[in-house]
Amino acid sequence: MAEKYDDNDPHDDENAMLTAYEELRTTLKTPENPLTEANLLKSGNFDIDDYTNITHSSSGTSSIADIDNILRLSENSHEVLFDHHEWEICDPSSNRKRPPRQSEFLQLLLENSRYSSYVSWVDKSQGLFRILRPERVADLWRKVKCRQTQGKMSYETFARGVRYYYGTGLMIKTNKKYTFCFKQSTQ
DNA sequence: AACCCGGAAGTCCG
DNA sequence: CCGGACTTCCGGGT
Repeated sequence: MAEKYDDNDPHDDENAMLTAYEELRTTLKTPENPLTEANLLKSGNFDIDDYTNITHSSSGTSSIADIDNILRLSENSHEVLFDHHEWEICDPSSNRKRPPRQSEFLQLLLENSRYSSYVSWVDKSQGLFRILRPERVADLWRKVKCRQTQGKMSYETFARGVRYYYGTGLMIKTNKKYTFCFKQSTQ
């Protein structure tokens, strides 16, 4: 079932991946610039899980062959095609379509089974969930959000936005890694 | 080391 | 021009 997305170049993701791939390979060829999580994340298309895979698979030393393998895996698990129609919100007050707020984005993400590798409920009845793919969630948010900016949307930036919901009462703190919790509206 | 927290100031957009 | 919703930067905590 090949579906077309006329308004979104399907080669964007692939090109970005290939660029990052080459960057990473180049980086790893220089001993003074070893494989670190920071280096990996800097490329923009990988996250903590990819780093864990690489360091585990190569038992301390990273060969280009190892990296090739992992990046192929990473590429294969990158198949969630972006469809902006999945991210439209019909504003309750104005009855107009608009991009989601960050909290609405999270809600949509959690309900969309296509993104089950990105995020999952820890306890849905409590509103407790965990982000599995921090950098990919952040990058997806960059595509979805209304407010466009210059810099790269990192998990750090993304998480700061979420933390503002502690103040508004939409979320409560968990103090756990990649874990957030919607405040339940039940009295 | 890599998150988490939240203040302060800046930006985008309705 | 204003204000809500982030975004950016960052020092401090776990």
